[in-house]
Amino acid sequence: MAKFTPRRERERQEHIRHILNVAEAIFARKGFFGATMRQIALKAEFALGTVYSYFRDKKGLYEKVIETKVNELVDVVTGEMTSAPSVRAQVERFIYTKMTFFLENLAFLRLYLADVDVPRLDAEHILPKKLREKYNSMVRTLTDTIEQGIRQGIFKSMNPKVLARTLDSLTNALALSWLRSQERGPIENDLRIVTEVFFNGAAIHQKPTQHYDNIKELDNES
Amino acid sequence: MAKFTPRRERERQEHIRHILNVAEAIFARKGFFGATMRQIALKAEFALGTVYSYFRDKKGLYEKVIETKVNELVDVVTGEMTSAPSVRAQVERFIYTKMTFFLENLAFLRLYLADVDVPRLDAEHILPKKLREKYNSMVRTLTDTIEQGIRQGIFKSMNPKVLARTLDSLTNALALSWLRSQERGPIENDLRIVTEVFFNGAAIHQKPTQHYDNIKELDNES
Amino acid sequence: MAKFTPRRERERQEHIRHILNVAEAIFARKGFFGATMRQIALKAEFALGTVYSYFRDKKGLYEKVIETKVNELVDVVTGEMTSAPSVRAQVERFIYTKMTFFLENLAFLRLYLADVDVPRLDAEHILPKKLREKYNSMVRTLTDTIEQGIRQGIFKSMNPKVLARTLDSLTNALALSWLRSQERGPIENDLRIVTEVFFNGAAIHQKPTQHYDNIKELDNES
Amino acid sequence: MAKFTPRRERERQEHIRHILNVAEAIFARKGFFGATMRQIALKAEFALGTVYSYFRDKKGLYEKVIETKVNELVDVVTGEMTSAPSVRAQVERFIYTKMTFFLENLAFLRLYLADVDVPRLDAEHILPKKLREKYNSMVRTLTDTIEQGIRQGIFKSMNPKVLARTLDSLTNALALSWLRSQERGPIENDLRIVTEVFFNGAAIHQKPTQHYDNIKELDNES
DNA sequence: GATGAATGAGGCTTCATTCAT
DNA sequence: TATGAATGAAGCCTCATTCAT
Repeated sequence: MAKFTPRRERERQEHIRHILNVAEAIFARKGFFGATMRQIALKAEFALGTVYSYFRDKKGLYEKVIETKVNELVDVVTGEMTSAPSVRAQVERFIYTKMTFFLENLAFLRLYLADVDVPRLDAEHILPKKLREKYNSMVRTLTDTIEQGIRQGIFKSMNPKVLARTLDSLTNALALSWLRSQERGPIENDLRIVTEVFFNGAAIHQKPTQHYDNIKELDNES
Repeated sequence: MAKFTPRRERERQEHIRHILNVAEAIFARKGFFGATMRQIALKAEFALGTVYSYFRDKKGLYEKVIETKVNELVDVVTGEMTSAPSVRAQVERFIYTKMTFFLENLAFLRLYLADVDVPRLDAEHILPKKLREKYNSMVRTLTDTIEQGIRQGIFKSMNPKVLARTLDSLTNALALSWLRSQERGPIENDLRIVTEVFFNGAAIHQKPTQHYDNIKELDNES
Repeated sequence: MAKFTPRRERERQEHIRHILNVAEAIFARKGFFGATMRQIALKAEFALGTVYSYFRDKKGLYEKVIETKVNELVDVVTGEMTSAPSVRAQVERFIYTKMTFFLENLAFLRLYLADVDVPRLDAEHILPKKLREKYNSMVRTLTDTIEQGIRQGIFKSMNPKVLARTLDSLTNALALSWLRSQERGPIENDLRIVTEVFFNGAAIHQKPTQHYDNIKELDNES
Repeated sequence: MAKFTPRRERERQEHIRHILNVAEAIFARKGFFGATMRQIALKAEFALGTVYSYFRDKKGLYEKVIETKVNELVDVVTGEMTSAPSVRAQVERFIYTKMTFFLENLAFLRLYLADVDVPRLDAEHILPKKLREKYNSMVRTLTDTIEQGIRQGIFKSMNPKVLARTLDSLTNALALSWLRSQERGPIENDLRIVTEVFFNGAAIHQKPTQHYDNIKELDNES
């Protein structure tokens, strides 16, 4: 009935993007419950109802905020890894790209960690399966890389899934400490440490250890 | 009027403990905002007003829940470390004790990670300074241990604070992945891997690497 | 500018008629408050603004829906009565035509009963006086007929206004029961009953009764 | 834990009764959607939250308003009928008691007719089944009475269910016309007329009629 | 005239907290 | 001290209506 209006559609997309950005900042600052739809609407310079015309409800807006960024993160990280020449380079790119992305999206990082990483026990997982799968695809890519590395004799013969999860957690962990520390020194240092620890460990090299002896003794404590 | 203090006081402490336990479970399941004071009072089999006679308000109750557990965690971990014979054993005890505590307090873990680890940008940090300091004291103990290890030539000469933070975060992150994965296999494996990676890294040992060469090439990307 | 009036005007009338039909169905299904202008616009395949270009506002549209149908009802019933040869035939045509109309317009019937018949106590009578008068004109026609019947010795010497209202109510009442009962048997039966009861009553004929004796005794109850 | 507090319970019941009365008046005046919970709370001199502590939500309050009155109506009418000596007296009591109740509860009448009598097509029948059944029990009592009357040769051999429904609807419909007419003259007249019409009809007695002859002619019209 | 995005008033409901008993 | 009824602020969301294109 109406002609295909590319301008309308373009504006619509711009508005959505704009609201998402505003919402990201506010959600990150106040958390899901602390943020109010009115605040978001005001900051976005739209009427309350307008925000609702773009997003079904608060939860829908919130999910879209996370989803948009997670997709971005995963696409960037996966893309960079794919184009790396060697297993080692792929792993390094994973570390570097992921953490750089976090650093550039601290507001998102907060949301990501609060809600992607800390699932509620309840059924009502705020984040939809779809998103979780997207994220898992990134970890799977890393797993594949590590598996390849094991076959090439680069990595120790450990469970590649656990190893991938460990590296993923390690990068999350470091990003977390950025969040906590007011003073964020040059990121290069942290990157170097993660990489060094993951590849070579913190200890000075020495003969293989039986360092679990003493742990066994602790088994029977609360 | 103060005659009966001993019994009264004893009961009071029991009630507080009871409410804290109930509150922990509910907060963990529903989150701070999802939980209601009425639910907690009901489950604790006290009147609403009674809960308020023990805790100033919801936030106060919440903080006390976290504080109690964090104190416990820190005391247990620090205590175990202190009684360990060597630097290496101390670090291993840190890993083992902390993660065992988490595993035994999954409900708490959720709260801890959501609110201790992911601070809000806003002033209204839900957790009080006092608690943060308590927690930091544990990390400081680990820092001291690592520093000692560096002096003893056990650890590489890296910033001990960063290294400690890394290990602390790494254990947090690994605990997180437990939370996520439904199937929690024998924890021993994960512990072994974390320990192995932290000490010796994932890579098969070889000559010291200049593995940052290729990362430099990535510097100009988003 | 007025050149195209005929076609324009014709289209305009068609659109109005179309929207009225759609609105009738939706109002009947959801009630005045349950229906939304957007729903109506969507189902009518017009833009929201277009509906507003035809009707001042929601209330205006609603009134027009009712008005159109009530006018139709009154005109059909009155017309049929006028062309009937005798008082008795006129009354029978009233019953028959009105109830047939209802049966053929169940959606409207719902609206009619909900809002025409159940006026709000408040000033904000949804229906305008105009419409009420139109309806009353139908009842007045019936009153006249009955009055004539009384003069002709066909009807008992009762207040013709009350008698007319009673018959009008009786037909409404039966229509109501159609609305309630899922299974609507052959309408003929119901028509027969209304007619029979109105003319001859439910009782087997016998001598005039003093059946109010016992009712007098109930006068002093709540 | 607390002693069985009869006073609390008594107050509670009083408050509920009070709110129900206030709500009845406001719902009757403004309709379900026109009324607001705040209005009701204000008029009842309770805080908004207090109303919600007595009734789950608006719909719950509304239903309770109707339910309370319908129960009263049915109990009064059924009670009166039961104590009447003859079939005729029972029917007269039905008419008299029901209509007197309506007259004394005009506010309720409006609600009753709007929602009991005019069900929405949609699933979301506002009134619960329970209530509908209660009401039906009254109509069934009337049906039984009429059935008995038919066996005793007092009523014509018509379908007693239809006859009961007709009388029930007739009284509803007559009550409606009271609502409409500003001037409510002595109710006795209307009662007398309804009773007379129902029992004996409006027509002067004469031989049985074949008054459907002319209706047949109308069969082919819309 | 037709469109539908934008508006914002206003309703329902929840729940932390208080306080009289 | 324990109780839980009462309070009311505050948030989410809907939807009639307007108006620029």
